[in-house]
Amino acid sequence: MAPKIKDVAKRAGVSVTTVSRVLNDEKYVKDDLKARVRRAIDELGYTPSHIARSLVRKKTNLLGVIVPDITSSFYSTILSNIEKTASLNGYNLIVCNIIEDIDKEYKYLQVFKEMRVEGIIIMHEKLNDEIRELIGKLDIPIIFSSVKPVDQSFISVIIDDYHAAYDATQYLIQLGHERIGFIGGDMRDMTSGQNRYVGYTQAFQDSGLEIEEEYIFFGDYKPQSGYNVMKEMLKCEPRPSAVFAVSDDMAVGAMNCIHDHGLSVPEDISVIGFDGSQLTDLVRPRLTSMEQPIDEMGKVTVDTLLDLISDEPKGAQEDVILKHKLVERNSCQPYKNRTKV
Amino acid sequence: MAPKIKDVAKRAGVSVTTVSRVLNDEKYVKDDLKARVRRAIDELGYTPSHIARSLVRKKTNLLGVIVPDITSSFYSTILSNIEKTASLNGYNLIVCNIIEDIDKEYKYLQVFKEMRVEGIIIMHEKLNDEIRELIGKLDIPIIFSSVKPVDQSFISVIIDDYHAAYDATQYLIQLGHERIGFIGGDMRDMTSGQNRYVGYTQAFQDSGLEIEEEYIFFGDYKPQSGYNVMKEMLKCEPRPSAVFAVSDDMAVGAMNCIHDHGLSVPEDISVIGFDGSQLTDLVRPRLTSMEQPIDEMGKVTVDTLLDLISDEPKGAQEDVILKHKLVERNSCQPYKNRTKV
DNA sequence: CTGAAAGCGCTTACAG
DNA sequence: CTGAAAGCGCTTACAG
Repeated sequence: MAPKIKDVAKRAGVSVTTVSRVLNDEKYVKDDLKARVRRAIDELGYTPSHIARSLVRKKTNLLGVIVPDITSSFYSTILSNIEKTASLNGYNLIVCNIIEDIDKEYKYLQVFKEMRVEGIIIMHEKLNDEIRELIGKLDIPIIFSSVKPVDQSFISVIIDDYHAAYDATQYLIQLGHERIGFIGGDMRDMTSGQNRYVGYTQAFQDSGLEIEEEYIFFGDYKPQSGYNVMKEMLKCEPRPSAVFAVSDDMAVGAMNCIHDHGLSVPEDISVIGFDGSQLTDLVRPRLTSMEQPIDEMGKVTVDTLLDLISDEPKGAQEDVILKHKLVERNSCQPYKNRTKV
Repeated sequence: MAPKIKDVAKRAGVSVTTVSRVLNDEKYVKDDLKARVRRAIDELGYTPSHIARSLVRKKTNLLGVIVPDITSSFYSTILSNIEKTASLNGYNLIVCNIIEDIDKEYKYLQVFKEMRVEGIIIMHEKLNDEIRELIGKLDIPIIFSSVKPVDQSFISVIIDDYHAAYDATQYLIQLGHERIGFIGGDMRDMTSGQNRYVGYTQAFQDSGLEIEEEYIFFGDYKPQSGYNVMKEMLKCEPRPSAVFAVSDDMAVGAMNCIHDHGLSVPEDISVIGFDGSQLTDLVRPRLTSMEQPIDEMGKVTVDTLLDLISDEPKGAQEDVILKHKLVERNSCQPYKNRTKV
């Protein structure tokens, strides 16, 4: 068995209280005793039990994180920054990866409670009633990152989806496009899907353009759905001259579909994505995207949550809105420069 | 404060022992008592403390995982499967994301020990002496996943890198290529970099071909390094007609570099990757790759580790070698079909 | 079938 | 400056 504090005390010839004191770096321990304890610790290879400590201190330094899909470049980047910031603040992460399996989320929320995590970060885009209820009575600070439930009762770190989508659409309109396809996300549960859709339509109205229902589609944020939906869109007559997808993954799927049909981006169809994931630089042409401050988002999420956890929170109990930014790469071009087909 | 077992006992009018018994689903509790306890639990919203349980049971159901970069499609896919398998077996994950910061690994290993995780999974490609020593005296079952340290002392779940690289190179040779560029990985610490390099050179020798040193480069497995290295390779006269990169990420970087120089894959240069990450299907042309069984790898890693942890391990204490598989997509073509430049 | 008591490995008043 | 004792929230022999 691993040595315990008692073993250290015995070996150093002091009380466990004293060992505990040098462990916790308290003053009021004579130097020679301190040295003896330190030596005993080294010789025994003693490491204090976080379990026992947590029990008495009533503090676990644990954060629970729920990710919809760790494999997604967008979420994994946020997670990476969450981990980094948490680690910097002495917190460790219990990570739950939902993959379609919403029951798992419920189960993990229970686990989080059992483990007495000090705070919970949720990035999932779906939320059923059962989970909503559980979250409500969990009595653990919860924060949503990059997503916002339609309920007003939870705090989110998020961008202004409406304006981001509005700006992305305006960008395409400014380039001279009038037939702009839209690949949206889920319209239930989370506000992002709705707000981005409204941003798209509002930009059309403000520009005096007609909204063509046949150019509007919805996917699930993943590449394959962008591909499938684009396939349908290409059947339209005339086909759109530009496409706005509300995730980079779907935008890449759309680009690939366009490519596989013998057409070119941006010569035949301009494509703009959303998120600012690593993919934007890995595909050709590079993908122009309405970017979220992904790195900052992970950091701010943890900072805000830690504030919520602390005894006297400084921040107001409200959403944190981060700035979006359009990053131009090579997937969009003015309508006029379009090559004849 | 959250209710404790004592509160439940009081409310149900029984002893804490009895509550504990129904919590742990033991027999020997009369139905009516059981019902009373259940009700009290519901009414109080009681959730047992995993901390307290761990302390007395001497079992944490925790696994520590060290990932070099959660953001990489390859590692995040393995991690996703690790999480899935662990969860299925009632284990939770503490995740550490190293990013260049090797000190963090040392620190986390300490944390893992403090938290009394039952097992550790390491996917990092580097290992300094300090960490090696710490690992040696940690007294916690450790398993390496997808990487294998040069020391023989640790167990790995891995493919046969030598043969995989050999087969990949042979594939190119069979297609008629003779000038095959190589983008390798780190040759220190881990065996993968070395074995893949040797597989490449051996395939040349067995085919009676000359190895051209100027076509051999090394990167760090990430896209950017593939890009940079390819840039150098394109300066060779004559330039290679095919390239083998030992990671899909580097292969994609190389493809992008080729594209940015006005050349085409596979018409001008064939490219084959390694890993079988999601990227292979997201780029155009789709990337042919020597694939590792990524999904299986995560599962097998956890299964093997759990066996190691158990009281009577069934498996032998040795590496688990998984099968590699060449998956042809569209990034390679026979040398003869090459279009004239 | 049920409960009182000891103990898991620590920290923290309290006393000296 | 140092130590004996209580207690964190559970489980598990042990006795009945």
